[in-house]
Amino acid sequence: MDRIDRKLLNLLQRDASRTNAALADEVGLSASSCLRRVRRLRQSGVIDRIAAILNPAKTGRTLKAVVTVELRLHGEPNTRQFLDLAAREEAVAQAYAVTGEVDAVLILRLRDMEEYDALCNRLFQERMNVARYWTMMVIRTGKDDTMVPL
Amino acid sequence: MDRIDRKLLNLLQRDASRTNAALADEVGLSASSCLRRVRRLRQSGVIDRIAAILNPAKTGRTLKAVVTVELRLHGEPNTRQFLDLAAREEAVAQAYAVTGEVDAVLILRLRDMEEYDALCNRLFQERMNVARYWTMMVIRTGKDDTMVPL
DNA sequence: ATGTTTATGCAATTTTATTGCACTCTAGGA
DNA sequence: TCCTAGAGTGCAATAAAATTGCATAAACAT
Repeated sequence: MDRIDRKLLNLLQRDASRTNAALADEVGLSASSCLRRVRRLRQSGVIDRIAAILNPAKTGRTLKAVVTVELRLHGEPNTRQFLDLAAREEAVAQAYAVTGEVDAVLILRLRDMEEYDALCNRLFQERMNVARYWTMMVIRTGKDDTMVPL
Repeated sequence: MDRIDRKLLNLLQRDASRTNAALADEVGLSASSCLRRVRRLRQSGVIDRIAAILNPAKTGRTLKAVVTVELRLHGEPNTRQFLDLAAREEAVAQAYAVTGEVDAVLILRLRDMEEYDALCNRLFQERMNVARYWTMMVIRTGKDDTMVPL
């Protein structure tokens, strides 16, 4: 994992659709050498996958929200159960068990308030293991990055 | 934007590295027709970009944290300024201005606690516009998805 | 119905990825 | 210092994939 690998990863995180020849050019390698490095990065798992990143606004999911959740019963099995339930929800983009005042944090990508309402009814209803929850609707996005800095 | 487009987007969000021929096969189109659809989805901006998704654990960024921030001075220009400062930080993956008890939420991808400490000193020091902040370290990840459901 | 726009499949063509091979560079050991 | 093993490299040939033109078919509005 040298300087060239890092350069390749940075370029590919931004745009993985360029041709291998162009990529090779940018890092100053031959096409074959470049290809072998990228293949190695994929096989070693540093590159998890190549994916299309959609524009959420153009797909009708314009609302974003951060929800903190306090559970009624704490501890491993209960937290895991809640996290699994949340993960199954389409609108839940991220679900974390965390330290601090609350037990879990969810990041939601919503179509509209109706979807939010339905989700709350499913995840936070009386008979669920949720004591309280706080919703923070996203007003403005300063950054939303899939890139891991190297 | 019909059923086939949605199918294409779902497939490409999972794996954009497959060949166009394979993709065409999966949705039951000819290669040329499939290619033209994907190109259209890219040009219309529904597909923002094709990117390599890295495994954060394999790149040394193993710590994740959610930080809620209460600003001293509220309102548009102050919030924007803080968000811009946060966005410039490498370790900040997401930065949002939100409704609710706090003003902003940050998602951090950290190398170690030292990096966390340094970041806090830069973003939350006395002379910054931050009244208080609460850090929630991520214990377990139930979901962390780049996909937008269709 | 009918003209018009839009999408489709096929086949030819162009572009790109992939491989074998000989060479180079580097680190470690005698 | 010299030698050698291993990994990495570039070139050129080959295989695979993307892209295009064109004729046809489907969808749409009048």
